[in-house]
Amino acid sequence: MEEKTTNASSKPTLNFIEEIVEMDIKNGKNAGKVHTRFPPEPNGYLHIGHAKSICLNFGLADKYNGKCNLRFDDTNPIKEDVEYVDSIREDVKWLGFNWDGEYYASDYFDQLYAWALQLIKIGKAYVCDLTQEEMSTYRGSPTKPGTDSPYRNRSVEENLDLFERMKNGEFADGIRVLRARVDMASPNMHMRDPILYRILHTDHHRTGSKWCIYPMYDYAHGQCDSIEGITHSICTLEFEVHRPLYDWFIKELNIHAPQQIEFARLNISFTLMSKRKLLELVNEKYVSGWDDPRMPTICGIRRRGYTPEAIRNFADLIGVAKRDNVIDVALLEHCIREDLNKKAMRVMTVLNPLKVVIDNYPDIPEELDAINNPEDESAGSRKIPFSKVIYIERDDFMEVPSKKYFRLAPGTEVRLRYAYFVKCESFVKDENGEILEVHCSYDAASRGGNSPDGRKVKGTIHWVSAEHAIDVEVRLFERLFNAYNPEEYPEGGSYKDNLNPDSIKVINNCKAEPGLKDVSVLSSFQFERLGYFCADQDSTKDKMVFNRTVSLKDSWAKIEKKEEK
RNA sequence: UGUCCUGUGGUGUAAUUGGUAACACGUCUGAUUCUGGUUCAGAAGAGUUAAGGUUCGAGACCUUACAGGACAACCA
Repeated sequence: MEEKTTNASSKPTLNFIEEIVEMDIKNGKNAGKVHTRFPPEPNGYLHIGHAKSICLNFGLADKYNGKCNLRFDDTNPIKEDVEYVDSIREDVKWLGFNWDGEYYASDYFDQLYAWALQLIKIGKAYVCDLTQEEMSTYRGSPTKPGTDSPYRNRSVEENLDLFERMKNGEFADGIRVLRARVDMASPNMHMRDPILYRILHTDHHRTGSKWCIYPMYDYAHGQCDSIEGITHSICTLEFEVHRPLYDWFIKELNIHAPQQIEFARLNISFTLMSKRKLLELVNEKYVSGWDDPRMPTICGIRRRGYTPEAIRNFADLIGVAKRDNVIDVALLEHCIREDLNKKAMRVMTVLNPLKVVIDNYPDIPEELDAINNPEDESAGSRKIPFSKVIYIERDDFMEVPSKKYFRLAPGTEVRLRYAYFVKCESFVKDENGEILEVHCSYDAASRGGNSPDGRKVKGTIHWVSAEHAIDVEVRLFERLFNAYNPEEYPEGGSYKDNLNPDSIKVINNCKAEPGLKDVSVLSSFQFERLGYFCADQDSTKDKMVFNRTVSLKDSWAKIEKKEEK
């Protein structure tokens, strides 16, 4: 009784998997141990959807003092590659997880083979010579039962002989397979004598040319789990129908029985989450690579400036359940904003420069103090140069301001962040009506950004000293998500056709304060209205390059809407 | 005309295991602010797919519908 009360008040609610795990612990199942695994196939890079699974598996092990393995499900050498193995390792590590054991399904090929022999011997597996087409006909359909293969009743000796010869490379690809002998009339298609082994004369990235027969997922996965002593084998919903088969092998082989638990995979609005499609984008050069910042891959997202903390927090917030879901991309963006707001160094940068001359400023350049991060005192401050000629954002000046505009306009006073109050006295236009420069007067007493007479200004704008500024190039990235917006592209065309040609916009001649190289994540007055920036770690250019991340919050649209009212 | 899974505000996840729906994101107000950010305060928004049933009482249990998803690769 007592226990119950404390539990209820102190524990946050459990998701359904945690409930199962806690029940198992309570019942002493598996001696109260928890052992999970993250089992990617090394046939592509990990994406944000995998992050959910990673956080889940490692999180569970963490929470219940258990272990979590990293296992590469490498049973199909045709699709797999060490490049992927390396990237997966790196991404899991970057997310902040350490695996207890690193294994490969291919580590167990000998054992799996031995078990196959065992199944043959007890009459639960047979070699089948049906062609692919024939087999598909014999299998029936979800609504029609299948028919037994003519090879289903071969003798144990013949099966043993044939299987060994398969292994020895006597047959070409596709000639024969080893099948389980289950039930061709089962309403579950996966139970209709599934294939255990197929012949593939292909070298494997780990076992080389040792094998020319390879186990199928269904035959390998559960047994690998069993060998590693996995207690809870967590996978996505589409494997739900495989579970009876998973259990069948374990039972026939009479080995340690892990419990398969399925959960709904992650979907994010406007986001492409299919490995196959992402692979196509990479192969067909729609993007620069798996780590293109528009990609929803872990490495792509990382280049955008996402932090592991933000992603882990996201995984935490979305929860775990069995119903299909589409998470609002705004939640992901909320997570990164929340994290970066605490950590990001703030730096002033001007995207679209407009020259401002402060006519009454004595032409003696000076340095002013600027706070690195208002949210974090320990981030300290820096000196930034100020001078008579500066650049401000073009958008921060309006010749004819609308009512709710409180930045610079003729006759109005604003604060230059960390510097002075300035008042617009006049401006110069060229023959096309384009504003060339703005002339201001400054209030020397407002040095640092406050006036001793206590008067307030409504607007604070950012700036950069013209003679000290460095040139930067800014790339604006649309989210890949926008390439996949069914509302924007309702009919026809594939996700590839829907890729926005403007999804990377390069802006040259941006001006930034000097000494930026020390900061990894940038934002400024202007930038924050749009989103965060991060220095592109992979840039080889001399010029500093900034990636603008997702448009985190489209404040402009809001402001404009308000001004319309 | 099959088997399995799932239906709770716009989105996602909860609801002490049967006691009359909570939290987060988003949206909208307002206040604060040297970032139109942040922060803070508040509001709107579901009566739980439907219809029956059990019960003093159902989002939870039962029945039947309906809707959505998964399954017929020598992929995972």
